[in-house]
Amino acid sequence: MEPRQGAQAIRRALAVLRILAAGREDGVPLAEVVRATGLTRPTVHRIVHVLIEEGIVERHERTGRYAIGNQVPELALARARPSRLLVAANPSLRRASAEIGDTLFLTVRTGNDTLCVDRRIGVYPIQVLSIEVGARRPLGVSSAGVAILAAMPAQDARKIVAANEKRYEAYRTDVATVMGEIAAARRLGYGMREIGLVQGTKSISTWIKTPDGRPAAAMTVSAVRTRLGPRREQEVAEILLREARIIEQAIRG
Amino acid sequence: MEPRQGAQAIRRALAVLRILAAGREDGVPLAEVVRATGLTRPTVHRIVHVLIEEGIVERHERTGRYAIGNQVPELALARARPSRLLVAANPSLRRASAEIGDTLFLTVRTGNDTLCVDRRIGVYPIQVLSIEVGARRPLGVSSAGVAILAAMPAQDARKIVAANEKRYEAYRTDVATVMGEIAAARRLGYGMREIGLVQGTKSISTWIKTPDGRPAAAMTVSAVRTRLGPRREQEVAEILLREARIIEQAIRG
DNA sequence: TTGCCCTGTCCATAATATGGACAAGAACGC
DNA sequence: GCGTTCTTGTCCATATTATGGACAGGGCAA
Repeated sequence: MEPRQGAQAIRRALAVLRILAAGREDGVPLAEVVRATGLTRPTVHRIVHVLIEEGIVERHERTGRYAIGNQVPELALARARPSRLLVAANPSLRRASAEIGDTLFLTVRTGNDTLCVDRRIGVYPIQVLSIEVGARRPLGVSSAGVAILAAMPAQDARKIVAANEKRYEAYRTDVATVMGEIAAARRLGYGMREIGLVQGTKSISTWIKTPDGRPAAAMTVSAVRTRLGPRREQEVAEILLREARIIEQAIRG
Repeated sequence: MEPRQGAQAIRRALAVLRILAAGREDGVPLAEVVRATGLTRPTVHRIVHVLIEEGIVERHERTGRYAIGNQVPELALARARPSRLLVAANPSLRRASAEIGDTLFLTVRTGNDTLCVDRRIGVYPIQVLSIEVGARRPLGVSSAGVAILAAMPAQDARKIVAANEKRYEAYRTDVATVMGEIAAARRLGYGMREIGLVQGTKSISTWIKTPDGRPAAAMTVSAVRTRLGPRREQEVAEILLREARIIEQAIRG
């Protein structure tokens, strides 16, 4: 069903945009976009510069990096309403945040990426704040990504992981490691990372499925590792699993 | 400087997106996109359907209309910070809103469109609320658009108006009318519409220029016509002009 | 100096996107 | 009922468009 043709250039431009989005405000060097997309440099160069002329991409004077331009939020204003998921998850995030006390994240799947769409800071004095709303990463490099991959049919997960292969290098991981983590998450019932992307942190993620059974999001707790021993890991996982089921019900409504 | 080639399809896709953005949540029928962009129907059809596959565009089941998809806000999250203008204009909008009591709009120029980026509701019991944040229209059909056009070199304005010609029909106006309104705004020092887009309303807009002298935005008051007689029009215009200059200073800082 | 990695540009070529023509469904008038 | 006019969707030969190999310049480290 997917392969409608006659628009290669448009698909490529979007692939470039998604990589640039992962670079947030700082942007991404051209060479990195080339690596991540697998396109040739002249092609990426041409696409990026046309997008600059169109106002969709900006280039930082100092660094030469390319970033999402301000015409993208302008287009996004056409869709002012917050998403169904965000509304449905709100009470659960508040409840779980109060109960757990560590930083909570809501992360959605978008294409081959995870995208952080909400964050709640807890009451405990040490909070992991490195991931911000808007943070975007290849599925598989964060515990949320692993959880989402674990919740989908093995074949689909494998396809996504393979598609992200070129991007894993930048996050110091690889296909084999990710596949192992997915298998572990399936056994456990939730995603987990002893070594978070930030040194000394640990994360636990549960998946949230849409009514049709496909994972759409993950709810994550991140904390300094010492605060998430085996006993507390169990406790936190239970809260997350409980709230994930509640959110799934709320989406249905 | 502009004409970099080798990406016709990408430019066309963006032109389509900008038209779809004008349709907000409801979207736009294919035929309307064809008219507004001047592209052929097969081309628009192909572009729109590729964008649907990519998640950038959505199609409403009931109406068959095409609208901006939720992947656009997702990309926009990469740029979380509010724009410089929005921050700079905030105090002026609050002050002017309190002073005037009618609905205030802040509208930016984006390409050949105006885009409403902020709205303040006043204290007077009858408020013009038809224009919402995110509303997008061809430059020239609203008083804000006329104000922005009036503030740029005549030749540039003429070019934009000509480019929007095909879209004016849908708003029951035409190139000659718009050019006349621009000339009137230049004489007055601000944009004005006796007959607003909504029946029985009247609008007054002042332009806001960036440090390099190009108009970037407009500040607008809309009210029921009876509330904006010649005397009050003068008063309101003076407040708007004063605040516009203050915003221009604030952007500079 | 050399080597390496970055960005930018050219242009012959192949592949891509194009749009005329055709089709079919929906809404309206009579 | 039937024609008219609106809409959206699809096909495919064609030529226009996008492609990427090859080349070049700049910055930095050894």
